[in-house]
Order: sequence, then C-alpha cells, then structure tokens
Amino acid sequence: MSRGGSESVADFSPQYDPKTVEDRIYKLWEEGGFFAPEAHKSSADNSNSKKSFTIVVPPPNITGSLHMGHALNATIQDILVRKKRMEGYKTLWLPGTDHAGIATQNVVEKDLKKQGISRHDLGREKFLEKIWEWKEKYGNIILDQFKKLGASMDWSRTRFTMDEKYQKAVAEAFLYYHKKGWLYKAERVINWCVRCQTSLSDLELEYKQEDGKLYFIRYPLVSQNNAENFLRNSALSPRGSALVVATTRPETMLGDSAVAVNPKDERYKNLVGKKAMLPIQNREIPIIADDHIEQEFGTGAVKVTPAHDFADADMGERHKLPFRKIIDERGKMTKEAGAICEGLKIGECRDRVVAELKKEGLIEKEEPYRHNVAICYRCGTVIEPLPSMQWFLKMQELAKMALNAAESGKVRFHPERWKDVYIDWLKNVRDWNVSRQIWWGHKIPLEGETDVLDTWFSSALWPVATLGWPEKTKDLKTFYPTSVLSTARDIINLWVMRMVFSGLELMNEVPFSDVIVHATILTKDGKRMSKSLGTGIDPMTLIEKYGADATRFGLIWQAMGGQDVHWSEEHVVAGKKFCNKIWNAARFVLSQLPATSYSTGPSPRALGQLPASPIANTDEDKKILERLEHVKKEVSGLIDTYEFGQALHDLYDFFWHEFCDIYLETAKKQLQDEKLKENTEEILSYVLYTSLKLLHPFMPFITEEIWSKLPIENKKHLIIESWLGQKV
RNA sequence: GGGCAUUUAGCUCAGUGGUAGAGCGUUGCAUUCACAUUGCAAAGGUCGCUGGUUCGAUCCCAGCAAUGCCCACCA
Repeated sequence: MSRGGSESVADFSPQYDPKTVEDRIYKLWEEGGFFAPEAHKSSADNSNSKKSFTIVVPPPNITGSLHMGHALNATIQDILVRKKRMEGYKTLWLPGTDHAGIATQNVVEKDLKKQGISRHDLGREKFLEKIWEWKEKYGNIILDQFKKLGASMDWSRTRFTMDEKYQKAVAEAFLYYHKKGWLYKAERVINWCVRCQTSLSDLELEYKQEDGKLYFIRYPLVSQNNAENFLRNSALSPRGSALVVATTRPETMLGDSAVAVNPKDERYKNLVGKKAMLPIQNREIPIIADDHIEQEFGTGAVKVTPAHDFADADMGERHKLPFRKIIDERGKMTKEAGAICEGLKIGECRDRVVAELKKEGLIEKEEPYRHNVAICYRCGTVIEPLPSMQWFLKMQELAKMALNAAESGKVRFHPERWKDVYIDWLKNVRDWNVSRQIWWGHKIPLEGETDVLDTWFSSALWPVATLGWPEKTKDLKTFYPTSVLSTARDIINLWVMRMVFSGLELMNEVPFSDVIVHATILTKDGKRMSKSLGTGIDPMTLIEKYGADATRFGLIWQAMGGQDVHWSEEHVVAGKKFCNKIWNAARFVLSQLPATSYSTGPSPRALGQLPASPIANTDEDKKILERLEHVKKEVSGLIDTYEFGQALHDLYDFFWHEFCDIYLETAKKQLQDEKLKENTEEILSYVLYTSLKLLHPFMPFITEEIWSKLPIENKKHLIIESWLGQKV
C-alpha cells in the first residue's frame, strides 16, 4: 500500500472531478463489505465493537424517485452511520422499499389505462402480476439513487414490505392483535374514496379549500299548534310553519334522521321533541337537542344525516337515530335516496334536490361559503363519509403505550417540539380502520376475508419485521431496538407513532430512542416542491452537475436546526468549490512531503503513521493545533446532538479559513527553515488527515479518494478509519 | 377556533445580555508561487413593530403585525 509522495501528486489534477471518482469509490466500499455491520475485524482494542448502532431507512414507495427530502434525509442518516462506523460500532443501516398500497395500485392502473386496459378487465390475479412486474422493473430505482448519493447502506439486508418473510410478519401481527381481541369488524361511517374504491384512515386525508354554497332549507313543522307557537317567536321563518336549517350539502337531506338544535337555544326550546317534515322524502323526523350544535352558526338548527357525516354519525349514536345510506361506494344515490334521485351522481343529485326544493319554495336563501373538504391523499378525489363494514384496531391501550413512550422520554424528538404534535394527536385518537378495499397489499389472513390491510399497518412493523420478527433472529437480538429514526414531519403520526406502539406491543421495547424530524425543503419562494407543479428539484440533476459531495454539502449547509429550507442552489455551488479547496490543499500538503521517507526507515513517521500530537514550534503551529482539537470536539458533539448544519459550518470555516488561508501560507515560510521544516510537514499532514476524517461523514467520496493517495503504511480505507484516533 | 414555527446585509440563512456573522451577489486590487472553483480588501443591516425587565436588549418577558405549517365533527 506504500506509495511515493511524488507519484500521488502526479495523480492529482488541479481540479477535483467527481465523475471520475464517485462510482469507483462506491464500488470499492461495496466490494470491501464495509457497509455491513461486520466491517471491522474484531479487535480487542475496539471498545465499541460490542455496541450496535442501527438505523432502518424510512422505506420509500416503489413508485418513488429521489426528491430533495429523501436526499436530505439520506444524507443525515449517512452522516450518523459513517461517524458511528468510524467509532467502531457494529453499524447497520438497513435499506428497503414500501409497497405503498394505494399509491402503487394507482400508478399501475394509470399505466395500463394508456393501453386502454382497466384493472377490472384483467381481474385481480392478473392485475397483481402486472404490479409485481412493474415493481421488478421500476421498484428499485430509488435505491440506486441512494447509492449515487453515497449512502452506506447494507444492501445484503435490503427488504421490501411485501417480500415473503414480511408478509408472514404482517399476518402474524394481525393474528396476534386479533387473538388479543383488539381487532374487530364493524359497520361504521368511514372515509371512502369513490375513485380508489376503498376506505381510508383519518390520517390519509388531506384538505382543500372549496368555494361552495350554504343553503338555507325550510323543513315544515308537523304539528300545527307548535308551528303557530314557533312563528310568534321567530323571524327565521317568515313564510310559514317551518324550521330552517343551513347546509353545504343539500343532497344529503335525503338521508336525514333528525334536526338538531342546542338545548340552550331559547329560539327552539319548545320545538325539541316535536317533529318536522323532511321535504321530498315526505318523512317525519324528530327535532332533538344536542350540545354539539353551535347556536351562532347558520340558523342554529342543523339537519342530521348519520350515515354521511362524522359528527352526525356521533349524534346518531347518541340519540339512536336510523342510519340511512343514500350514497353508495361508487358515489351514486341509492334506492333509499328516493325515486327521483336514485342512480344519480352526487353532484347531479345536489342540483336535482335544490331544483325540487326551489319549486316548492323551500329554499330560504343561498350564501357563498368557503370551507374545507376532505380529499384522498393519493388521488385528490373528495372523500365521502359513508357506513361500511371494516376492520378496526382498538387504539385505547396502544395509544396509551405510545403516549407514555414520548412522555417518559424513552422516545425523544429532535427538535423537541414535535413531541407535542405526536402527543396531541394521541390524546383524542379513534380506532384505526385497517382494512382497505384495494387489490395490492397484504391480504387479511382470515378465512373468507378478501380485503387487504392499510399499507401503514405493514409500515408500522418496519423496524421489527426487517430485523426478522416474528422469528427470534440474531439480527433482531443484535440490532433491536434501533438507535435513530430520521423522518419527515408529515408522517409523525401516520408512521412514527404506529411503529412505537407496534414495537412496544410486539417486542416490549421502543423501536428507537431518538426521532430526528428533518427540515422540509421548500422552493426559494417558500412554496411546496411538487413534481406535478414543476416546482420540484431533482437531486440527481444536482449530483450530475456538481457531484454527490457538493450536493450533500448544499443540503446540510442549509438545513440548520430542522427549520424549513428555502432552497437555493448556490450552497451546492459552494460545496463544489469547497471540494476543490480540499482537493488542492491535499495536493499541496502531499507535494511538500518527502517522497521516499514514508516507505522506509525506522521512525513512526517514516512508517507513514500519524504522530498522535505533533509538537508546536511556532505560535502559528500552536494555534492551528489548538483549533484542530477544538473543532474535533465541536464536530463530534454537534453530530451527536444532530446539529449537522452547524457541524459542517464549523468544519468549513476551520478548513478553509484557518487551515488553508492562514496556516498553509505560514507553512510555506516555515518549510524554508531547516529547523522547522520536518515538524511543519508533520503538522500539515496531521491537520489534513484529521480533517479528512472529520469531513468524511459529510463528504465521503472526495475524502476517501484523497485518503487513498496518502503515504501511510498499511492504512485502512477512510470509511473504517478511527474517528478520533481511538483504536478500531 | 386552537397550536407551532418564522421575521437579522440585495438573496438564502447562522448567531450572541455589552462595538452584528457566513455563503452567494456587488466593488477595488493581486495571477510563473496548492487552488481564479483563488487570495487580500471594501461597500452594504436603527437585527418586524410597541412596551417592559436591565447599567445595557437583536438576544429575556408581554402584547401586536406579517408569513408559513399543523390540528379541529361550525353543519
């Protein structure tokens, strides 16, 4: 492994070119087996060798390709993993992908649609075959992109949430909960996507603002006596004996079971217990009192449609009202909606109902009204609440466990404020609807059940299942619980919380102790990056243009303290320049070292080993060595507390300004002085070598490449070098 | 309706109870000397607003404003 200094320098062109380096270096790491936890040969001197450090990557969807969030997240994890590996830990970063039920099914459906084929044309079996084909073809693109970024993942342990063993784990977990009595089947009002033809959990909804109308509808009162009484007290119904309700969805009146008012509302007090006539349907419905009703909104009287509204469903339960299902799973009106509306689509029915009511003079007024409607997080279609037979997982005990894990500090959030987001959500959680009526997913493992499970049910098992659960594997014993989970903020409850209770319930231990909630990368204007809007930036383009190290630099440089990032490419440019600076500093230092003395001779220096602490002869020597010691501690500490941006700023500042701008210039003079020459050489190499180690987790390719050129006897690759000089 | 975050140089952002910092951009000077993907130097900010605490506030406290995000069964 010995090389003459001059020979090394000859390999250096004055510009660093990532294209000639990155693929070669990555291959070198992969072939060397350094990504596996067994990277270090066991050594008695390595005090950390018995400790493990584990991260399971948040598995990207197989429909996905790398976006800026992935790139940042992967870089963060790689920094942690590389540092721990260099510290001698048994380090595992486990990669994999998620089958992403609805998302993938939709993508493949769309793909088939181009050929004019629907999934129903193919049938379930054939369609699933198509998805598997698709997965084989495109499913691992993002994993290759992780490699381009330099991610040091153990590819031998790559998992997929639908691989054979994983399917067993999911079935096992389902049966476990079922046996325990925490899984039950019930007909409930759930979120239904009429396009995807499946139920969705509350967390799978998004909201969009919609400019609609608020319709004020007159419901005639049934008893004439009461009506007269009412008329004397109310100006709300000038044209007759009627109660006026306000609604944004007039078509649902066809399924009304009651009209509700607040029990304290003086205007309606004497109507409670009486009846109103539901127009069009000509059905009598009771007038009930319920605390939930706001007196100030609309007229203070609300139509109650238990089958098609969550609040009304609750009221329906409280008051034992009938659930009349007037909208079916295809978004069409049922027979129960009545002869004039049966078979119409929801929108058509709305028009029809409004026209009918107008004809009868029952629309008091219409007001423009802006409100939020729930939409499917996968296809954007408006969600219909409707009653449906589904599987639910009881959340009471599981939520308690998950809550306790955060409150007790067994799971810590970074930044800490995300703990509140997690806790607040858990405090009023409903049972989890875990069944989905799509084809792509884990089938419910019970006789006669045809539904599949919510994709997040399997994601919830990720840390345990990837390590072997339910088998009592060596990996599970060694690497569970994992150390850190790094993720985006929008899946704290969708995913993180569910992993916590799954881990606690199935393994009796939290799945990870620390959760990093990384920055969200926005456009320069602070807008969401979106592929469909064309506002997204492709990290692969950056890597192509500036190199992986520069891209990582740009990401970490900007992502300070988990704050939102308004992305600007200049920092990637700065990263590229920094690469060149490191490259040339190394070029200079190596050119100054004697070419031959590193391969022969008796002294440690001559053997090409690093002096533990070079002697400082001058004030400049002293200063640079002191500053180096300081930066070593600083950077180590900052990585341990997940302050990667600050660590990189410190390193940048030290290397560029203190080492290159000042000390290197001083060294040029000192090298002319025979008395100082040799010692200055030692300091130059010591500071360079140590800096390369400190920089390696952030910028792994260039540092490894330079390391390969250093005139050190029997050196290891930098990826497994000792972090701060401890034996590994 | 509730909560959280942000507000500092032209832009993107750090930071500190005591004359304000980085990257990029701008201006001037310097190239046979590791790097012009460079070096040296300069210009540029009453640190969102109003009060309070303090000898002293950009930083701590209170209130306000603007922006963004999350949560919520005002139909």
